[in-house]
Amino acid sequence: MDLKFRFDDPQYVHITNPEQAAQAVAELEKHDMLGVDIEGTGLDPYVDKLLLVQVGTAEKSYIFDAQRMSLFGLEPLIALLENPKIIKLMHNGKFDYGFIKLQVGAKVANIYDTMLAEGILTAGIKHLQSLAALSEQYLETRLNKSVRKSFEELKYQITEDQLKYSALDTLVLFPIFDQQFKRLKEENLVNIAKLEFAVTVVVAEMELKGIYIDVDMWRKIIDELRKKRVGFALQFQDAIRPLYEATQVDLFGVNSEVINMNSQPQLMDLFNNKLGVIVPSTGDEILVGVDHPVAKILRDYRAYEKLISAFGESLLAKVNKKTGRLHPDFMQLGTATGRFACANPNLQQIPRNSEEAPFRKCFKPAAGYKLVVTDYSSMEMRILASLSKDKMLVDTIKNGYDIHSRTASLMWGLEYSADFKKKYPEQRQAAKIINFGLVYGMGPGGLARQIGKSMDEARELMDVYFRSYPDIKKWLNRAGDDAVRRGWSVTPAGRKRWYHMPETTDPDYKRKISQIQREAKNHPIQGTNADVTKYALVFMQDRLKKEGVDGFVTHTVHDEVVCEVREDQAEDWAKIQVEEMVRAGELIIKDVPIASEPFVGDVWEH
DNA sequence: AGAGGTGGTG
DNA sequence: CATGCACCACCTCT
Repeated sequence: MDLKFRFDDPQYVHITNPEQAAQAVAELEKHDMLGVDIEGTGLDPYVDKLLLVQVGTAEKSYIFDAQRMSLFGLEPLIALLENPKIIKLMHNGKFDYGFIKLQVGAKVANIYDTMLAEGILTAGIKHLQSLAALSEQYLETRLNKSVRKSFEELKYQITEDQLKYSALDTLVLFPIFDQQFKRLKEENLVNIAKLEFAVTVVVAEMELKGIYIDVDMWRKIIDELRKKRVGFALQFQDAIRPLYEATQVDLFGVNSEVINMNSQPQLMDLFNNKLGVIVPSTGDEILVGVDHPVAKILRDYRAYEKLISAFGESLLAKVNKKTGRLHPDFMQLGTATGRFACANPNLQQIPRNSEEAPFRKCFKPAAGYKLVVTDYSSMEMRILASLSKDKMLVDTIKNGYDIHSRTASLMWGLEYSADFKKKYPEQRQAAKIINFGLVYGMGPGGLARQIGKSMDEARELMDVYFRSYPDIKKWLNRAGDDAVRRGWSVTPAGRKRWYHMPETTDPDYKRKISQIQREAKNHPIQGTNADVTKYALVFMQDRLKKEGVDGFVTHTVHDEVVCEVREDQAEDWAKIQVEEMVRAGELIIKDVPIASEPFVGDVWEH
């Protein structure tokens, strides 16, 4: 590897006043590609302090010192970072984007992100992708990570070691880029990479904007759930107390708990040794079939315990002190298929509104704004139709039929009608289970378990299904076989997923191949859904700007996008939001129409 | 600290 | 409940 810098002696310029800054920018402006990185005292751009902004060429890093001079509003630097003609090499640019936007006042434009590029190149077989790991992998050299830690306690002057470390963070990006970009071209992944680089700006803005949560309303819901939980807990302990030898009474003569209801081993002992009900596990699917009052009480307790523990006070602790809003971490390549993953908190797993736990009603717009929510309808079935080009499924969707009803109608020769769901609810339900199961690569065994019938009956049912949709069967089998033969699968938009192929001598060979086949049946479907939603996010961001709308993308859940838009503009914007969702879908899916429904209101629902 | 079980979402 | 995809959070136990 022929490097343009030395790991032990990187070239850098420490910039501590505006004159030096202007001079540095004049030099940097001559290049069409720059490395950009920041150092700060922590991870939160709202509360932690920006210390350094490094902007570098392939040979030299220019380090703007935010402690020695104010970087906020520094015009030459802002113009440089916002210059759309200069490619900014960044590693997890979303993070730096936030600090730079809030504490420099610049919106970094034209990003190439080495972390995202690596995620695209290793989807499904992901390994470490920190900058240090990439540096080792591509440059066979180690970055000294210990220096980064030292920024957290930074009080006075930056040391020479810290400056060298900071300089290397922009220098290493160039040779990594060279090798990554070559591979992106070889794998035909340049378009997907461009998509991800555009998306990362939307995500950065989305995270900065955050989402408002009505804390008081949330607490009221939890309190009600707690009351109900304690009732079931007491019932449970009283019911099982006679079964245990030592009567647990505490110092005050109050009956205490007999067993820990959250303990799997203790519950297994209770059922198998005390109650005489043999269960393989204590999951709900098993308990629902156990004819014993204790099982029923446990199920009720579990439902409340789940909501309280997973969505209770812990979520409120994540409200940002500065903004009063939630700023979750959206990981745009957090999954093997291209979907987002979300954490801290995971707003993609907030329970759907129910009578007892209307959690989503707590997510509201700011005063004077509305939430505009759009989601794709039956997206995965539309994608399956488009991929398989199955005549009947395409026909079903083109005619706007209810997909599960039409499927049942075809399977059993029942006449399709608008009120089919009312007339043949069981048939429709069975068809729905197959439709959903198929996009997950389900087989007869899985279907039998789902509908509680025998393996033979399930196999017969799938035969009947595939007689109506023969090309779906062909497509699914081919998707699985292609992946096993090639070691990867791909979406129409070009997103790839790789698979670890087992050795033929592997004792689990058959099981692992089946696993790959299922994953490969699902990947083009789920991945296309992700591709489409990501295009929609980019289109929406563009339109918000172009139309001068006072609004923001604030949330996305796989096939759904939420915007927060000024009240008087919300209805007009909702039409545009649908338009962009559909346009994104039609860009990739040509054989069937795309549909998206808007909801405008004061709570998160659709 | 990490694994396994359980269960919330699409 | 190994035999349906993709996740994350919380709990208990080792």
